[in-house]
Amino acid sequence: MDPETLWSERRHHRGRPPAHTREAVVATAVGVADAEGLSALTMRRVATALGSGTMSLYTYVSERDALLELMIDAVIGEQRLSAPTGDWRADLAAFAREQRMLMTRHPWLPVALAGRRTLGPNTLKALDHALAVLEPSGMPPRARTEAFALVSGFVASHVGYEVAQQRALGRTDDVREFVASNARYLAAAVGSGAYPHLAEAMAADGAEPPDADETFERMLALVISGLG
Amino acid sequence: MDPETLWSERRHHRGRPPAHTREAVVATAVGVADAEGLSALTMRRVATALGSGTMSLYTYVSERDALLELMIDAVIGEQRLSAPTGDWRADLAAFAREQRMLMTRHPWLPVALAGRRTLGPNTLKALDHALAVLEPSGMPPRARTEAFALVSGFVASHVGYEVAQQRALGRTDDVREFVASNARYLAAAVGSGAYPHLAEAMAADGAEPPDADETFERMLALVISGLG
DNA sequence: CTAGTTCTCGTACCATGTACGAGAATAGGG
DNA sequence: CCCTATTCTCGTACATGGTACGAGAACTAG
Repeated sequence: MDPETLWSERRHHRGRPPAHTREAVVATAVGVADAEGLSALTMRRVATALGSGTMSLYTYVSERDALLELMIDAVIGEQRLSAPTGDWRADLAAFAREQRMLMTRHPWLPVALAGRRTLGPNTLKALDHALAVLEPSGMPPRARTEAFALVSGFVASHVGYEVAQQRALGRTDDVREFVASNARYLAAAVGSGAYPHLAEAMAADGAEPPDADETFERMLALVISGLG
Repeated sequence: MDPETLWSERRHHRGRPPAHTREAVVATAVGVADAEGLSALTMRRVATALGSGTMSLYTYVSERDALLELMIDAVIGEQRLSAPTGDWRADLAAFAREQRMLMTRHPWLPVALAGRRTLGPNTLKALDHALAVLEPSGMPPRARTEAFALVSGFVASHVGYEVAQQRALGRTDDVREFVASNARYLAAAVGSGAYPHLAEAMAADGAEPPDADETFERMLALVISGLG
């Protein structure tokens, strides 16, 4: 899977013309993953959604994993990159918020991203944009790249967590019982006295779960305040 | 997969005694994953390593995914939790370094962790320890939990990236050609002029890759400096 | 129209998770 | 000491998924 063959689409010249484009294949796959999750993203399923035979996909993509990489870069290309304003902290926060929206729209993205270093054109574009945003910070180039990695990693990590929470609920048929079981388990664990500080924290916080948006903003502020 | 049945091992009373313990099964699975990667972690492979029939594993574990959760919590239990010194920033940094070592020793961990909210006893213990470490910071309880999530997320994200880099090299037979292809691709992409800031950054940094440990320390310092 | 080229996709194979059930091993009661 | 209930063992079998292969279809250049 060298990057050169992965990211360049072969141009058609002679022979039978392809019935689809690689973009269409990737877009269809993204649709499937959005609607039914990563586990439903099988070659057969994508082919059906595209209205083609399963093996035809291999004309556009060398293997399933390559399709995933293309999907990742494709959706990253959806991210809006607003022009830098000069306030790099605000710009970086806006960048992070856009990323979070992206990942919320494509909940499979954080998982797909894990353990992968994708360097597609759109990923490079996003990186380039972040570097531009960070120009006024006076940070050296390498530190800017690291700041980008830090923010992106935080967003992926955090949204991945948010999504996992949602999915755990959505996967079960008896939500009430699931929540109850969870609460019972935690109460028993904490009640055992093995986690005194956790017990203290839970007692102090009360039971109401924190607002997701506010939590993200709070943590994002921490990340950004550490930079520069 | 409710937590109550996942984390509590059934005690044996009547009937044929089990030939193994759940811990042994999990430890064997960890060994397989360490040595051959997550993709080699099949029920058959683990059973072979354990010297049992494949289906016998299901006596100890309800499904493959449950085995993975147990593995995660088991290796998290390996982490050394040094007593807090009062210098919470230093303690938190030490915590992060331990986590990084852990994940380097079990390179499958960052990937396995993605999109999962595991709350096993050892995970809770680590969380409890982090809360204790953060006590002198004066942060409110909720903020302490978020700080823990932030640091853990950063380490997982970063090590996941480090590991991906390693694996990309290790997976190919012709390393030289792979590196060359990568370099060619990047040079072509950046040379196209589509990524001016990236081009500038690469020119400024030179070609020598930064030291992995130093990079981690630098980024960790950023994360921690943002807290409190 | 022909030769060369490229795409299409049915068939087939292998790997994997796991349901099922027959048989084996044990503990406690008679 | 045997009998019965109970629990573990694991061979067999099936469904699902990635993908190699190759015959045929559809096109272009000459």
